[in-house]
Amino acid sequence: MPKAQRTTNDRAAAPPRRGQGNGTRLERSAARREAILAAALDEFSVQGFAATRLDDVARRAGVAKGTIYLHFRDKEALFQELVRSVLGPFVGTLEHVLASEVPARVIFGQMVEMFVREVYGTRRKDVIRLIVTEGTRFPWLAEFYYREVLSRILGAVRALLQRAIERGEISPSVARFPQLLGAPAIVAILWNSLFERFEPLDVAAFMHAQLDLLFGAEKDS
Amino acid sequence: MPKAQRTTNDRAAAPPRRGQGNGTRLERSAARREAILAAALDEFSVQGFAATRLDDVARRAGVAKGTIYLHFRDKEALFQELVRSVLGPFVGTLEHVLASEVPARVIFGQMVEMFVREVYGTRRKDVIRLIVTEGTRFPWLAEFYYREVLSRILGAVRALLQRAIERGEISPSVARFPQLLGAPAIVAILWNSLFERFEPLDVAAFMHAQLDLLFGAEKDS
Amino acid sequence: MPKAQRTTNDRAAAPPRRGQGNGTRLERSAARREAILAAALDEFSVQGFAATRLDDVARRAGVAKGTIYLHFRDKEALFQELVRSVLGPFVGTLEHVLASEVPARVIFGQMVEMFVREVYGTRRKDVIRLIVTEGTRFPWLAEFYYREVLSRILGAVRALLQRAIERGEISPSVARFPQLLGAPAIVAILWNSLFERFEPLDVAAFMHAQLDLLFGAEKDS
Amino acid sequence: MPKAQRTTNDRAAAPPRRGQGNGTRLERSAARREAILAAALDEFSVQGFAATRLDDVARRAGVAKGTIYLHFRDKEALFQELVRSVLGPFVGTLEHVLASEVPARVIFGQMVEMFVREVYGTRRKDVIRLIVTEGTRFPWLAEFYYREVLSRILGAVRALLQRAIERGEISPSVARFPQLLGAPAIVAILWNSLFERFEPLDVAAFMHAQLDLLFGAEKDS
DNA sequence: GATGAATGAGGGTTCATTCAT
DNA sequence: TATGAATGAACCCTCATTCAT
Repeated sequence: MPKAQRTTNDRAAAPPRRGQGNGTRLERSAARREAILAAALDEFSVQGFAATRLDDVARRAGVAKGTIYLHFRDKEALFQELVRSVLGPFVGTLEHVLASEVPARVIFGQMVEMFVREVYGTRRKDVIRLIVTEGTRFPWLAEFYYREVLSRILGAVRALLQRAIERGEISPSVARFPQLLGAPAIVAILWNSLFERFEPLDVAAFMHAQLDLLFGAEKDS
Repeated sequence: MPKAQRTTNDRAAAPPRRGQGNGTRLERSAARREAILAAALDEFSVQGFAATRLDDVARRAGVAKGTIYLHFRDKEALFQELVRSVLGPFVGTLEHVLASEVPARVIFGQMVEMFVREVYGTRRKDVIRLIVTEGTRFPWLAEFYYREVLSRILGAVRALLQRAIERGEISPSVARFPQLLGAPAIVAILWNSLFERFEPLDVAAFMHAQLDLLFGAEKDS
Repeated sequence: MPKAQRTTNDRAAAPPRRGQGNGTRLERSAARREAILAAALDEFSVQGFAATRLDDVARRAGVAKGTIYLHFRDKEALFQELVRSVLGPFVGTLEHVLASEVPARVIFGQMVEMFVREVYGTRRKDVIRLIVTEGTRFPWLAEFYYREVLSRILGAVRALLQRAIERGEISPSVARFPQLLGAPAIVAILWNSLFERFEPLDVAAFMHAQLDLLFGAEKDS
Repeated sequence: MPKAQRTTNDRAAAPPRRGQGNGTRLERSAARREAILAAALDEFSVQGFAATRLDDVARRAGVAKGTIYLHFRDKEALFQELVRSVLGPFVGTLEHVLASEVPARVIFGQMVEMFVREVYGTRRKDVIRLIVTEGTRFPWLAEFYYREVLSRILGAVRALLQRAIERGEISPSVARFPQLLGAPAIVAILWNSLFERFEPLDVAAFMHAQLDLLFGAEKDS
């Protein structure tokens, strides 16, 4: 989406339908909160944090500007909640997959598939991008991502690689840099966000190519 | 409070010393321009384009706010000149290195060394980061980088890989994604800008590990 | 010091009295808009468009600076709306008066009275002055005034003079320049705005003197 | 000249021809001063005082910005000198003409011709306009014009009208408003500056029509 | 004298945040 | 609870004025 100018009047999902029976007061409040988070992600992704106007977030969410402040202390808290709400629930499932006992090659194959489906194909991709683009301005952001996501994944990957080395599935030297496994994922997200219009990158194939380097080329795709 | 950390009163190198014999008028004008560019890079790198105040750039460069406008049309032009001035002179040297006729493995080893010395060890690293962080908001930025830098590098790398495959130095499958060679470089820059305080990444070793994957482990590093 | 006289802290009519029951929200919004227009007219009339600070307009209107932008796109739009809001409603009444069937002399006498009461005695006088002083810098302003006001008045006056000539009330030669009837009105406004402190000009008498020239001296005033 | 956008690189009369023998140092200084005054009049006339940039004046005059300050204390002093330099020498000649002993009708006929030639056909017209447009913002301007020009002209005109009345050339009632004689002149200048593109006004004919009203229609055009 | 780079106060405009309804 | 009009601090950019050359 290289669009830089502002979209004006496209709101999120359903029209407000105020005063109708679509849920209890609590449910409606929660739905509003979600709508705001979704709208904020849209805007932050395109404009960046600093250049995003809460006015636009509110319009896109179909709420009034003041409503945002009923759910979030300020713009930065909204950003923080956004990152947590998108990434938080995901962390648990990651460790689960990595703890499996099947061969490393198979697990990493599953990881690629999972990344493409659950990250690259979803809004999580945008949050990952936001961490890269806003991380230096918001130390809590880099820290949150490192502590809650990266360190856990890397820990699990290190354990997995250790087992793979012990089984002779992989060369010992690469275990020093588990980041080598994640690098193509990050690069794929960034590449397509910046250069897709010039030269699109096939994310899954790209990641598999890196797996081929690590484990030797095999049957898959 | 969207103001993240904000450095206040550190100016560039030498104090102004108005009216002294530090160069001709033209020389001092050029020096000021450079000081502004350097200060802008500092600020843009930390705050991002949108959150950077030209006031801070001016203070850091040791000039008055209005002086910026003697050298650059507006904030975005300053940004544009910044990217061009840092990357422009570099583009030529890149192709020179990649055109060498020694074995691919050797060339890529030189590339790693060159990247560490000429990019990671310099302000160019910060400009690369800016392209990643601001590229979606400034289409000209992504386009400039793709046309002037990426496409040229990738073209040369592809040619190099082709020769390497023909000589049997490398497996044919990887030639499809020359980006695999650059991925560790980008990831290393981003990793250390975000997570160095938690877990620093040895850039050279990281890149060499990827080379080992491509060519098989060897003597170097 | 290009700041001529500058009135500082006199605001409009009533103090803000926020949160009190002075009208519905819509009424208060409209009242604010009017206050801003009135304040803008005051400032523009004295300082001219370019030298007027919106800060001063806001203070005089008793609102914050940002409030102006809730009602007007920018400074020039405020100016435009100001001219339209003051002159617009007046255009219709003009033609009505000129269409009367009584003798020309009587109609022009009524016109004088109407001008003194409805233009010279009101803010419309200031808008007329603004058209003279800012008309060259804002082509839309001169055009608006010519199309919406002048050409209509002149058309009606020409018709009226034609009838007067046919009835022998007036010499044919003057019909060529209906502007001769309006000239004293314009000159009176300008004279008193510039030289009243030295030598005030009796607007009604001045205009009647011109009528006397056209129709011959008679009973009135 | 309804042109609102700025003309960029058209300088006044002769190219600088620095270092050539076009006069003594004093002569060249005086020439520069004149060039600046001429350029200032051009710019002030089109943009108005407040919106005129001394940068543009300097460029149009073919001098550097700083040079203006060698001749004039500040922007307002430049404006003041401009008005004085254009109108000052003219005042004397006016009184001379009005003191003539020929019939009033003849004198006024000469005045019309003189106005068209010496005012409307010259830069003096622009200064008159500036007095109208900037007079409220600069009290000294209105005062200067009233004291040095208007009061003198009106005095002479009053005396002339008095004589004309005594000779029966004119009705006594009009002597009360000598401004009636000048009104068409002012209105003609303003009309053509604002509305010439829609409906040009023949200045000489317009003024003669007013004379015809005062003295009765006669031979002259 | 003449220059024009440099200055920095000032003004138009934006937008996060508040609060009366 | 939700609204959105109102606020005012902040920021980009301009331009009158200065001053070292």
